[in-house]
Parts: sequence; structure tokens; C-alpha cells
Amino acid sequence: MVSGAILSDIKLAAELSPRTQRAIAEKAVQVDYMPGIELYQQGDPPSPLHMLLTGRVKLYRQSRDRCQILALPANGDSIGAESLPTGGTSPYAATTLTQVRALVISTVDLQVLLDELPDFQEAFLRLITERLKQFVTLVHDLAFRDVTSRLAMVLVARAEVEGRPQDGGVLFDRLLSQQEYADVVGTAREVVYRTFKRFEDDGLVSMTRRHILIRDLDTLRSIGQQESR
Amino acid sequence: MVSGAILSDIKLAAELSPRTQRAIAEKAVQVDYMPGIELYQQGDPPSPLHMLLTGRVKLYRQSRDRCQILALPANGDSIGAESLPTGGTSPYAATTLTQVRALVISTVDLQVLLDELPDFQEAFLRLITERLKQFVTLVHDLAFRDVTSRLAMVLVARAEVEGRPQDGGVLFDRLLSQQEYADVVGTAREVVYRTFKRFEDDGLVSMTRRHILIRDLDTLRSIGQQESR
DNA sequence: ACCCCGTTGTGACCCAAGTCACAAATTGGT
DNA sequence: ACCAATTTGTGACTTGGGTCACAACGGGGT
Repeated sequence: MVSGAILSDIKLAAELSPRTQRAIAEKAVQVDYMPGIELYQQGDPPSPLHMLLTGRVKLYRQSRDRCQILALPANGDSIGAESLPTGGTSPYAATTLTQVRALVISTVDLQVLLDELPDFQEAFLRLITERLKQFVTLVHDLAFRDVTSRLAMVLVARAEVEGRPQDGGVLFDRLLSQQEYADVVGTAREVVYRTFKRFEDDGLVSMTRRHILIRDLDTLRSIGQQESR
Repeated sequence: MVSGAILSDIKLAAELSPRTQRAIAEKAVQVDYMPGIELYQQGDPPSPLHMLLTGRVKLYRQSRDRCQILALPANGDSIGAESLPTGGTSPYAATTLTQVRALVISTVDLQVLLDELPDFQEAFLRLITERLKQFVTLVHDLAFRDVTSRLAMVLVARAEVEGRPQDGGVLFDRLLSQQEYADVVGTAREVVYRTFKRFEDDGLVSMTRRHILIRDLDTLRSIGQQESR
């Protein structure tokens, strides 16, 4: 049981009727996670719903020693329970990248909400539809863009989401290691290193261990938009 | 308005209450399409819902002269209207490969069904969830499997869906050109040719212009399952 | 019977990006 | 302050598969 006020921070719940919001607030539990915690794994039975308040999470698939990150949800996004409607297993895993605070609703309670509140079911449908579109975009990018272009896209996206204007550029926290950037764009760590080096040599970005400063967002964006293959 | 009986052939509608089925049957119109007709394009406003009775369709994304096929829905599958819940634009295009017979429901009527019949909305949610899972699998395959493995998978899948046992193997119609196989697995036509040639030289398949005969389904399946990269 | 156009067959060549094998730098834990 | 574990830096080498350029084939239409 949480205070109803924080639901306005959650896209899934923000537009719903007061009655529905109250029902959600009654079922939700606020939970804090340390970085590196697996919220759920691919192949698990339907997981609880996690509505993210603060912190960052990665959604990903794994195979042996390789990993493909599917999405990096941020505050206000909701994850989990993707396979509840079909009763199958979770198609991907979720792990915290930073400390994370989330509102959690068990599958049982979630099912009750879906069954009893049509406007909640509709909002949940919108959520899944939105994610469907994200994945189609991901397939598009993997199919039509090369590694350089995809890496540029990721940098631009991160700059737009959490960048702060700084002397002659946009600054944001590192958050991901080279390996994780590689996992996002589906390539090898060394390739990320070489590509970032090229970006730095061309004066597009400056990277320190903790921060990334985008010096020329426009050029980077145009690299990210070309579909070279 | 169509006869309610054929709804049992449509996964989306088969399990629904008689009342809901009647409502669907009232709104649906049966339509026939020639091969090569675009049912809807990527970027279009939400399209009508198409419930496929006979024939085959491809869902795909395009960029310049390249094309990535996302799925090959068959009889009983429903496509279209993926972006109705969010009111965005269609994330992909759909074109008929063969002659196609489908039940079509306009977006307006579909919205009414979704709003008034909770069990229909639930079924629609299951549909979208199912497709979400398909796309995650597609990303997985693009990320972790090489072209040879992906082509083997496609052949196995097609054999399982519409193969008929034949002397020492499984036979099915060609349906796709080399170029379209290339679009399915995200590669170039020449690569498809070379890979198929290798499969033939190894005695795994025999291809004629109109048919494909799988001679060694087990080996092909094991090639399709290895995640080499 | 002929022509056009889409599909298939095939070699030569090329390059983005994956792999390997290290060294060096950080960082976190005790 | 020190050590182990992680992350980063970098060159050398390999390769899957993309590109190009044609020839040949086949099928449908008139």
C-alpha cells in the first residue's frame, strides 16, 4: 500500500480514474533494489509488474557469454508481467543498473486489476503496444544500420533523456561500460572502443570514466540517422 | 456481416463467448485480395484488423531498396490495428504473398468492440503479447545466430507449418523467392543462394522452382538451433 | 513463337566487424 | 594501503557475408 500521489509519476497509471488509481495504490508495494539485482529472468513464469520511480534497469536476452540489451527503461516506465496475458514465460530478463526504487504489484493482484478495471486493462494494452513498437524499431536498426550509426543513436538518445547542458555541449553520466554499450548495439567491446575513439578524434564527444560530453549533437544525430546498409 | 461459424478458425476469436462472437461476426466483412496487394503500410494511421482465413501475408519494414520481413502470418492469425491502442502509426507494412481471404473489421468498429467487450479486449491483449514475444525472438535470432542457422530455422519452420510427408522427406511449396528468403533472415540474395546450395550439396534439401523437399529435417533443425555467434 | 522481366546461378573482390592476446588503468573491498 | 577484479586501451589477424557484374533460365502475356 503506497500513497496515491506518486502514481502520477508512472506513465501507466497517470491518466487513470481516481478509483482505479486507488485500487493500484492499495495493491502496490514500494521496493528498493541494489545495482546488479535480477528483477526477473528470461524463461521465468510471469513476473510481478515493476513501475520504476528512480534508477535504471536493463531488459535483455542472453545466450552463453553474449548478451543483447533490448531496452533501457527509465523513471515512469513499467516493466515485467509481459507474459501474464498469454500465461507463457518471460521473453527477456531485467536487471538493475543502478540503485532502483519501484512500485511492485504481484501477478495475482495484477490479474485482479486487469479483470476488474477495464480502463486499467486498456492502459496495460497501451503499455504492451508501446513496447511492441520499440522492439520493431530495434529490429529495424539491427537490420538497416551499421554499428557506428547505432552507437551514435544510443548516445543521442541518452543525451536527450538525461543530458544537462554544459560548456559547449551536453553532459550525462556514463552509466554503461563499453561492454554494456556493446550489448546494446549488438557488437563486441573492442568495436565500441574503436568507434568511440573515432568519435573523440573527430571532436564529436569527450569521454571520461564517469561522464560523457556530447560536443556536436547535430553531427552525431545525422550519423545516427543514416541507414547505410 | 459474416457467418459466426468461421470465427472458430480464427485464434483471436475462437475462445470467446457466443455473445462476443456474434458481435464480431456482425462487424466483420469478408474480403479477397490478389497476391502482391498492400494491406497497409508502415507509417499509416491504425489499420483495420485482418483475420486471415486462407493465403499468406508478409509483415515487413522497408528502407530504400532493402526490406526486413518481420513475420509470415498464416491462417487463423490476425494482423493489423497494432497501433490502435496508442493511436500512433503502424510500425510495419503488410502485403499479400498469395491470394488471401480475410475477415476485416474497421478501426471504428474494432474500437467499439474493445471498449464494450472486456473479453475481446483481453483476447486482443493476448494477440499483441504473442506478437511481442515473436519479435523478441526475432531480435534474439538476429543477434545470436548466423545466416546459415537462420535460414535453416526458416526452412524447418515452414516444413513444420505446411509440410506434407513425401518419399523420404517433407515437401512444401516454394512460396518465397530467394530474395524474400533473404529479406526474412536479413541478408543478401546471393548469400541465400550459396547457403541453399550448400544445403543441397550436403543432401539436406532438394529445391525445385516450385517446391522444397526437406530430406534431413533433424540435421537441419540442429543447424537451426546452434547459436554460433 | 517471341519478347520482356523477374528469378536464379556463379565467380571475384572487398570490408566491416569479430577474435585474440595482451598491457595498463581503475575501482572496490578488507 | 594493497590486492583482486573489472574496465579500458590497442595492435594484428581472420572471416562472414555484402557487393558487383554478368550469364542463363523460365514463364506469362500478346
